[in-house]
Amino acid sequence: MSIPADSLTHPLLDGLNPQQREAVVHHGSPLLIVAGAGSGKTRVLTHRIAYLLAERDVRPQEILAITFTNKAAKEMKERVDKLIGPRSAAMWVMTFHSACVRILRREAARLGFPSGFSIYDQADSQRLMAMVCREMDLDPKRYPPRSFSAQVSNFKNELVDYETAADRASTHMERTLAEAYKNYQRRLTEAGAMDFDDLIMLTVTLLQIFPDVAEHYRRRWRHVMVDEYQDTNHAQYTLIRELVGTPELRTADGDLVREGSSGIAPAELCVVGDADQSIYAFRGATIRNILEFERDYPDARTILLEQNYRSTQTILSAANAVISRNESRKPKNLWSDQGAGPKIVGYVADDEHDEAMFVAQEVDKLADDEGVVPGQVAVFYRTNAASRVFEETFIRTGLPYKVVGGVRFYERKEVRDLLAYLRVLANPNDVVSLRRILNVPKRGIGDRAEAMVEAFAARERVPFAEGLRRAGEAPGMATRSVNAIKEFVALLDELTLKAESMSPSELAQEVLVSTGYRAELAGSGDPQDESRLENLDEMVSVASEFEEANPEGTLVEFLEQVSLVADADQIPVGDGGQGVVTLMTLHTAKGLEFPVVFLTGMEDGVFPHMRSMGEPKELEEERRLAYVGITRAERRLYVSRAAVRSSWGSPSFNPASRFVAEIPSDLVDWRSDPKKNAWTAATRREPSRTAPAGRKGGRQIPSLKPGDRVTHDQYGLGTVVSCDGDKAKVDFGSGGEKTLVLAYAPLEKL
DNA sequence: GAAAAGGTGCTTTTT
DNA sequence: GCACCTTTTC
Repeated sequence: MSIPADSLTHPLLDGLNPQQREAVVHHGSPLLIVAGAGSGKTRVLTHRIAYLLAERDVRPQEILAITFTNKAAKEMKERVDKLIGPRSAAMWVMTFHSACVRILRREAARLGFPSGFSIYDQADSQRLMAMVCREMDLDPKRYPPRSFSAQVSNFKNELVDYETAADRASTHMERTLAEAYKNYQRRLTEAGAMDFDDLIMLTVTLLQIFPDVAEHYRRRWRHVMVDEYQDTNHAQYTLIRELVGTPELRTADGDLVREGSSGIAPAELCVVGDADQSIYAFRGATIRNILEFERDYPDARTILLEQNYRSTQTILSAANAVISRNESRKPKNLWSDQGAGPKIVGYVADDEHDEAMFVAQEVDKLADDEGVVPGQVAVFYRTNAASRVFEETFIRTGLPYKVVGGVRFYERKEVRDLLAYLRVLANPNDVVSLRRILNVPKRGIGDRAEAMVEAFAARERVPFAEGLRRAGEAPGMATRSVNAIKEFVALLDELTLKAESMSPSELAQEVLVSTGYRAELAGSGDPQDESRLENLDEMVSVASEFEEANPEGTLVEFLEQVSLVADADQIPVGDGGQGVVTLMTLHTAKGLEFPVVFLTGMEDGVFPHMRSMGEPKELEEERRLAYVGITRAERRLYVSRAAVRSSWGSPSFNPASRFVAEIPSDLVDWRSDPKKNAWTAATRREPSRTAPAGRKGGRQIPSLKPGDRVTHDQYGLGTVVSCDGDKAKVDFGSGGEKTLVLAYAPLEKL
């Protein structure tokens, strides 16, 4: 744009700063918006969409906007509608996974999948991998299915197929992994299922092998936007490239370096992100996507949003000080014009109960002194397990609260059981779901019978479902088992018949009745079963709501929504009322903001987590997590820690978190007893930069006996096998068995 | 085949 | 300390 951005006037640009305006009206070259925390990046994206529709004659169906969560997508659509009237219906504003499923359902046949394929989440994938490992006769201790499942997920995020994985394998472990990957993939195909990583990877494959498909979507979407770009993985990055298309590339002499994408000029791409808020590297996100955007798209334009509209200068200064300790980072200079505000309050508690009590009392005090209502307060912690003490304390003191995250609705056993029935009815080949419900509720088909059917099916080279139908032919099967299986098959057939004429909610209800699941729970006196029953009713009403929203909706579509749209609505919104205190992990807190924030468990070993302290890269991610936590606060920030914390049953004395030490001390008002401070001063020595906690100064030589559990700086957790005077033999599991000299080994008894 | 006892291992997580 | 998986026992 040649017009200075601050001279632009348009109702949609009102209230935006010059950088934001420029980002909204920019067109042509790919655009990278580097936005600090609280700088209104989502607002820019929303206004940009509205501006495209209102001023640049873009049709809604030409827009594809990718968000990180469904909730963000929903909000973005609503805001666009609010700005320029209802246009969002034809617009694709959704997550990567939703977009891919919609493309794949249409094109599934080209990849050899039925369009009604099942979608496997992480738990399903792990179950399938467990079946594969058992089939391969792998020792679950040496080759844990969970770890294999995670590693296969990594491969897929990197777009590495099993053949490539096999080619690259050099160790026995890697070859076994590649073999398991191959078998896993075969069984997924047999089950007519895709896992979450497949949804992305197979869409990329689809676009790469079928140029006509790629061109179709490139013609459709002329504007592609991605929010939270720092959290994209390699597969998602490639997907965006394929969808946008690449221009022809020539050297200065005019020699062709790379051909352009077929048929059509690349779409306009606009991505938004903050490398400092990348906290998902552990599941494959790579910051490189955002750091090297300009290299990936040479004519890209970058706009920095540095003004923060959320927090006070005190909070921002603290955040800046902490994040600046990270190396390999492009400096940003976040500023706020909201004034210094109150100081950060620090508190050193005796133990975790005292810490929770402090939070509860402080919330009360804030209510009295400043009229803060519980709904304005959030308590963050590093791990889900930490929520318990707060819950107990808040219940005791009568402070209303809500825990966000933890065990989610769709992860509950009974809900998954019901969904498994529906999935089998929608896709009879779905072997993971089928085996899940085989003996649920108990109907006398045990592990033995299941294993026999599996072996029989494998020998006859037929799917498990067919093996089940022909169970009578399986050698050595007890008559009782055969009869039980026959009954089960008959039940499924009956339900399949009914499924044709029933809506999803009716079918769910029917499953609960005819399987006896409802009767079993209702008949039990266990109060837990009562709440299970409630959850199942809730599930039925979820199906009813789906039908209301989609009168033509099929069972497959319902199941798809359930898999893709997890219950993200549980995050309480600021209703004018009192609200409740929000408890959540730091990860869940991303993207949210609260007037008052408590960062708890600020201890080396807790946060940063023990397992991240050895690896500088992981430590940097923890620091970004701290940055995310600090920048959630609008007015008041509390940092607290416990001098003693009982973890896993035994007490541990953790030194102060290095992140707290990184906050300039003049910003913090320590609010602990002086005598407690004196006690803690000894432990608050600056922790060494590289070594984990507990190794400073007078470390004691641990006295060990066989069976003791220990942790080693390099090898991690281990078990003492034998002791010999000043030496000990320790088994570190996958790390092998090591003989260590106790006086020197960086070993700690647990 | 199912209940009870025993053992183990233990970030973060959306889709 | 607890949840989850495996082994043992009935």
